[in-house]
Amino acid sequence: MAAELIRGHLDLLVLSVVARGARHGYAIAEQLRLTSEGDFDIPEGTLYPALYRLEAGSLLTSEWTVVDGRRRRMYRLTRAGKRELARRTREWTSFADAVQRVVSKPARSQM
Amino acid sequence: MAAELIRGHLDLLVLSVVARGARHGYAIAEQLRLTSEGDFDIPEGTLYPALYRLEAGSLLTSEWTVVDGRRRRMYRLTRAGKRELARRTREWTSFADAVQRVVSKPARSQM
DNA sequence: TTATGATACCTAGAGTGTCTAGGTATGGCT
DNA sequence: AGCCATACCTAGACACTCTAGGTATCATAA
Repeated sequence: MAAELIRGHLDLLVLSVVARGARHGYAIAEQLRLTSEGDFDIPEGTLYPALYRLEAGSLLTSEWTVVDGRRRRMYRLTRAGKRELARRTREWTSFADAVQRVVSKPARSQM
Repeated sequence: MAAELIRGHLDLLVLSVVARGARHGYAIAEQLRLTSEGDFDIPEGTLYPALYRLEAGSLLTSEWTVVDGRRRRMYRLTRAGKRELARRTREWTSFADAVQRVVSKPARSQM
C-alpha cells in the first residue's frame, strides 16, 4: 500500500481504533496492521506526532500506565473526539463516493 | 469536502479524467467539480503543478492548441499512463476497503 | 470605451502531515 | 551477554497542496 495515500486520513483511522476502547500507541499501530490486513503499517515517527496533535486538539486524552514493568500512554476519546469521529466518518464516505464516481465514470469523447 | 483528503489521490483523479479523452487543465478541473458534485474543487495552483509532474513522469503528454483565440494545453494519457491508472485504481480499491474495515469494525473491549 | 466575469495558463513561497533515522528503556529468551 | 519485541520520543527532510499573485483573450453589459 502506497503510504502517501494515508495522508489526511490517519486521524480518522486512529480515532476509529481508539473508539473501540482505550489503547496505547503501540497497540493502535498493531490494531491498524491487523484490521487493514497489513495495508496500514504506520511508522512510529508518524503515529506519535499524530496522537499528540489529536490530544492537543482535545480529541483524545491520555494517561500513563505501567504494565509488566513497561510504561504505556493510554489514549481515549473525549466527547469532542466522538463528535469529530462521527464527522470524519461522514466526510470519508462522501470522499470515497466521489472518488469512486470519478474513477468509474465510463470513457467517452476520445480525441 | 476537506481539501486535505485529496492529497495523494489527485493523480488518480486526473488520470481518470484524462482517460476519458484528451482534456486541458481548466476542463479537467471542471470535470472533477461536476463528477464529484462539487466535492473536488482543485485550485489551479494545485492542478497545474500536478499536470507537470505527471508529464515529467511520462504518464501524460501535452500539446498546445488554440480554440476561439485562447490557447489550451491539451493532455492525453501515454501508454505508461494507462498502466499507472490501472495500478492506482487497484490501489485505491484496496485502500478504500482497508479504511472501511477500520472504520466499520464494531466496538469492543471498552475501558 | 470601459468594466467585468469566464476562460486559460503560470509560478514563488508558505504550510503541513508523513517519513527517516536516530535515541532511550524494559522484559524475555537463548 | 546478545538479541528481539515492546514502548515511547524527536529533529530534520521531504513532498504535495494552497495562497496569492501574475498574464492574456473573449463576450457581455454599462
